[in-house]
Amino acid sequence: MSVTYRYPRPALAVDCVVFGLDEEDLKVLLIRRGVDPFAGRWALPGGFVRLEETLDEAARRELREEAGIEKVYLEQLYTFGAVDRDPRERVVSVTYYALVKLSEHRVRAATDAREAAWFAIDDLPKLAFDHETIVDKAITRLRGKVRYAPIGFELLPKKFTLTQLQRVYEKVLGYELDKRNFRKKVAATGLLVELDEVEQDVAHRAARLYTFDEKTYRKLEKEGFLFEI
Amino acid sequence: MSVTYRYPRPALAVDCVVFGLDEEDLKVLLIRRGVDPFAGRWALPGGFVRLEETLDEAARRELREEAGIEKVYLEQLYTFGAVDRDPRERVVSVTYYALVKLSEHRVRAATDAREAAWFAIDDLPKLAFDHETIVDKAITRLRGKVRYAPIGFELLPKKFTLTQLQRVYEKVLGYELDKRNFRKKVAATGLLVELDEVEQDVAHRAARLYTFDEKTYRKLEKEGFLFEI
DNA sequence: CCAAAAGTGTTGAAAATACACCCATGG
DNA sequence: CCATGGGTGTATTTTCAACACTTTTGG
Repeated sequence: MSVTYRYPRPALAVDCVVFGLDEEDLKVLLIRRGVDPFAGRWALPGGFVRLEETLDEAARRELREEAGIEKVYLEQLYTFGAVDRDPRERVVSVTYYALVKLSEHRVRAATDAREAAWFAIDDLPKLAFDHETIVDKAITRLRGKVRYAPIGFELLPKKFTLTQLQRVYEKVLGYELDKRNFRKKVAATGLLVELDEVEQDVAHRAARLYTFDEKTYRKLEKEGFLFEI
Repeated sequence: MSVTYRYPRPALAVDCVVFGLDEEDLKVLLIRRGVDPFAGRWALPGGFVRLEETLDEAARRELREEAGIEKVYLEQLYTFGAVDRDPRERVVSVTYYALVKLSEHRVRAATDAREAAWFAIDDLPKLAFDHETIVDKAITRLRGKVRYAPIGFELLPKKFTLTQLQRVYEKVLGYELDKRNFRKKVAATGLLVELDEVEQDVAHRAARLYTFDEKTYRKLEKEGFLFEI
């Protein structure tokens, strides 16, 4: 038995709020629970932490197992520890939020038989446990962080148009932006690379494609540079 | 036995980075460990989470038990879960940071026999476990948050002078501010109440005392107001 | 040639910064 | 009367916000 602590311990879980942006909305990935408690309810993907894995690894493993998602932007959100948040017993949950490139992923519904689906953030069903609180916190965090860290790109394909990028900000922030001012601002960061390519198969003038200069950003970041939109 | 999870669980701890500001510097409260591992090393106050208490309650309990500190500003920081962060066994730590009014508290060294002391943040001893990483993260968070949330006040007595408040910002941020511009900004928030009192017992012109209008702030906060310095 | 979205500059207002001297008090 | 910190205003620069038309392309 443990040398550190001989008393009963809370169970330790991870839960993930996975964001994706499609043609309509900012969405969250939910899994339908098969078993009690809350059987039939939608819930965040998640599960228990194993002794031999870090918290980040546990979160990534659950995303892989429950939603077939790999290589996403993942960041720890908050740890929820209300005594009665799980009716069965004490469970503390370390939560994460993830940003996925829906266009590239087309996340397959869980590998096992469970049902998975995307829900617009302002049209969520009733969720299991305290998962609504968790989603709220994730949205708040995402809205705050998108302003001063270059994470909006994580919701887009590698090559994107400025209009697509603007849409990301508008959907995340929940209000509209001025096109010219937006373009001035992103240009001012100096971190967008204009490609020699344009959109394909659009029924109007094709927009130029851009990509985010991650390498340069990493360098500037170390020198205290702040990305701001 | 548990219905949720029959496998071995990590132990769950809380650790707190307690900040205080004295006449010289921004300081962190440390406790000297009496037992192995890291016996004799300085460490953050903390301990294991009990089944019947929330994480916040566990953090407050540890502050009370180990440092005699009560009623402080407390905020969750991050949860650390590296597999080998404790050499004994797997321990996941939910960390917090706290801001105390040193002038009022005069925190007594632990209630039990353990030694407690304040260290300037840029003159810390070698710490136990991964506690240096935790302190770094707490300083980064505090520097970020002090700019857009009214937490600087938590390091000062209820009544304070504008020069004291400026010192808080300078010590936390690590650089100097312009006196006139600083005063303009805090006045612009409309959240400082000028009192009919001045400093006592100073060997020069006594400065006016102010207090932070917390009630009004709470109201404005709900309407989306942002406190910015 | 029409529909649809791409792309592009200027102006005025507001906010941020830089900067230096006189005042009140206690010793 | 002097040492110490308290207190105050203005000018300049920078940043932000508002705003509308022309261009390109596919159908």
